Amino acid sequence: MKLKEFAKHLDLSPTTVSRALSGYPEVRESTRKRVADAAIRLGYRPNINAVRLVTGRVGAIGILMERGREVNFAEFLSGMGERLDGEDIDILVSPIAEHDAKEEMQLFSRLVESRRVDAFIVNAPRPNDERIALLHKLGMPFLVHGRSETDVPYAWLDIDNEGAVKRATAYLLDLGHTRIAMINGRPGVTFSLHRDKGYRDALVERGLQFDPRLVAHGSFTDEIGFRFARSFLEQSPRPTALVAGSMMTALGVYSAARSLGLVVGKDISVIAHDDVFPYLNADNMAPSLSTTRSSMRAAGKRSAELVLQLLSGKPATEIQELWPVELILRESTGPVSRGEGR
Amino acid sequence: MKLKEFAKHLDLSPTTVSRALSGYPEVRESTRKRVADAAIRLGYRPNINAVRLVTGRVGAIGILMERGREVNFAEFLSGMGERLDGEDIDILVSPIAEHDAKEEMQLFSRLVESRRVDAFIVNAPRPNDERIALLHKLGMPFLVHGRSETDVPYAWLDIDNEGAVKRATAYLLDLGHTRIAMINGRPGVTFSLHRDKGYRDALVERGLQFDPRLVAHGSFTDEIGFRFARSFLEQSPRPTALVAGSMMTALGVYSAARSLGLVVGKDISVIAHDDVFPYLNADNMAPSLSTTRSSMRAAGKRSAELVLQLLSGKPATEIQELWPVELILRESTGPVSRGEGR
DNA sequence: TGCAATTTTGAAAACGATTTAATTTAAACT
DNA sequence: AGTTTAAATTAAATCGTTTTCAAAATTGCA
Repeated sequence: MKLKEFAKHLDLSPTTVSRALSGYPEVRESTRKRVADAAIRLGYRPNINAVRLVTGRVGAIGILMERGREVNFAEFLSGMGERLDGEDIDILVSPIAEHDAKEEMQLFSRLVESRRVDAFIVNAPRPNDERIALLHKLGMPFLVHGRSETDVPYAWLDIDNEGAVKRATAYLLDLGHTRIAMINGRPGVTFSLHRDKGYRDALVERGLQFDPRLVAHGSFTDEIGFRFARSFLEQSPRPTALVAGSMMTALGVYSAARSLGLVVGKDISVIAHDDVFPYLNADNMAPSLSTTRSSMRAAGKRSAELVLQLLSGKPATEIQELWPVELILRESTGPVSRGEGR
Repeated sequence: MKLKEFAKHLDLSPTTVSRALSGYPEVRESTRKRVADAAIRLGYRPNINAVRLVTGRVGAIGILMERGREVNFAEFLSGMGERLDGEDIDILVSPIAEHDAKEEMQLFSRLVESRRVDAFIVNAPRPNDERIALLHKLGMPFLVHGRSETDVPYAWLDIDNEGAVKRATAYLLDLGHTRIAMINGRPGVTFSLHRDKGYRDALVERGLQFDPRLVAHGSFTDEIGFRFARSFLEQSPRPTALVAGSMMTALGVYSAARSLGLVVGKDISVIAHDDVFPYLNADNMAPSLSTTRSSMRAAGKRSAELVLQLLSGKPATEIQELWPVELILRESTGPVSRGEGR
């Protein structure tokens, strides 16, 4: 059923009907009601493509899903959905395979230039992220989940990765640990750099020297956690504490410790970052896992909100949020055991 | 830059330009080349909304992301992306909160009727799924990931859940286990029913009786795994083997066993279903986990392909694929230990 | 009641492409 | 060369809305 036809049914002009449905003020309340009722009764819905053509809006927010970051991504997306529920805005996901950087940028460029979305969310940015430069150049509104280091002004939402890791490390130091290893995220992305900094700063503040042999980088998988944890734990002197980048990493760390006959919480203290997945709970691990915690889902929800603000005209420079991170202590952390450590 | 303007630059009519760009055969090769070159040089791209209005195609496949199924979902999505990379088709994700069934159906209905997508993928169907009936009624092409039980003909791709669980259970029986528990997926969805059937059939074939106290249903989280495993393992006589619905469930099961001082692979054999996540590997668990395995990502990739076939006119009834599931034995399964079992 | 001011409604022009049907140009035959 | 056939191009209609600007209906007030 088309607008014209529908309008004829009501003995009104398409103009009035259109206005009635989009809630313009210059249509009498009684007719608006009449139109609205008829719309449900006759099942009339404006053709979305026609609307989009004439309004110039697409009604969608774009987001890239990079291979290897799917776990966190799903939670984030879910949060976005929470906010967008009811708004007439879709989420357009572009899964992106592992290409080389140039190819990836081309793909991204095509995506943005095709104007299939009204705004973009960039995640896992790098310090000087080309994507940000491009979006800025093309005038496409965008929000960065995380931070970059760039001259262009941009809207962002990030968690305090630096502070979180600094606090976790400092806590371990307080417990008497001096050889503390860290399995961080992928090298090169800003949040990994921030975590590196937090870790180093904590050490330096206590007058300890940074030992590069105690830090590793990789994606958030149990595999990475297992491999690096093993290699750390086979060092001598053995580190007595370990900071892990994610829950998955921590699973690998637990396995590694177990495979070496070490008891987590006694022989080796572990703190991991927890993005609060509904399907994996730090409390249920054995032993329960001490974590720095910040909800990915909440970040997704808020990001959607911020994008909406951006779309309704709020300047990007006024959108900058840094979220604090909780430190939650459970059984996986304890004082350095006698004979270990220094 | 608009088509008209762009055409003027080339001293051609909009018609010819449009045809040249969309690769119609009735335009001379030399002019097509000229147009194509100019398009990149001048950065012309057809307005996506105009194209959509006139062609009636949206260029998107819709998929629902239900709260609580995010893990599997992300992998599936990623697989879809693999296939859709290069096609001019987007994935439109509608995260859906936990509403009551009626509200959820309304939402779904709105989504489908707004015609924002060319086709739909329905996941985690129920035996008589309203969504399938609706899509059929509205004439919207769709693919079901999983199966339903309904009169309407539909295209589907599913893995052999029944066979997988039957085989896993039979294997445990072969090892001498007689009290085998199962933590299945959410109640009511078809795949859980299929798994239930596989489990029962395996028991019945060996002349064993089905004991409802050994079967539980719930979503795929470590929490559910932990809770049900504990309650099973506290029964007396204690089950000596357990079939788990997912890797996350298995994590909970491992924790539960450990918390009771039981050794997985000796005191309790465990087989779980593995959807092949890049971030969680059955080999890295301690002990390594025996699994029934089928790649979610591969299913997503194939699903995208099947949807494309559907869109290009292949009848839904000709699209029906049942994928076999591998059984991979690792350390978490072993013969029933002396004194246990019967 | 009559006139101005204010609401409501409508006609027609966008929006920017694709596609049908018609026209021009080029190639292929006698 | 003259006609027929095929290839390449174009003018104009179309997709289904929103929105501008103008007209009609209603209200308020003297």
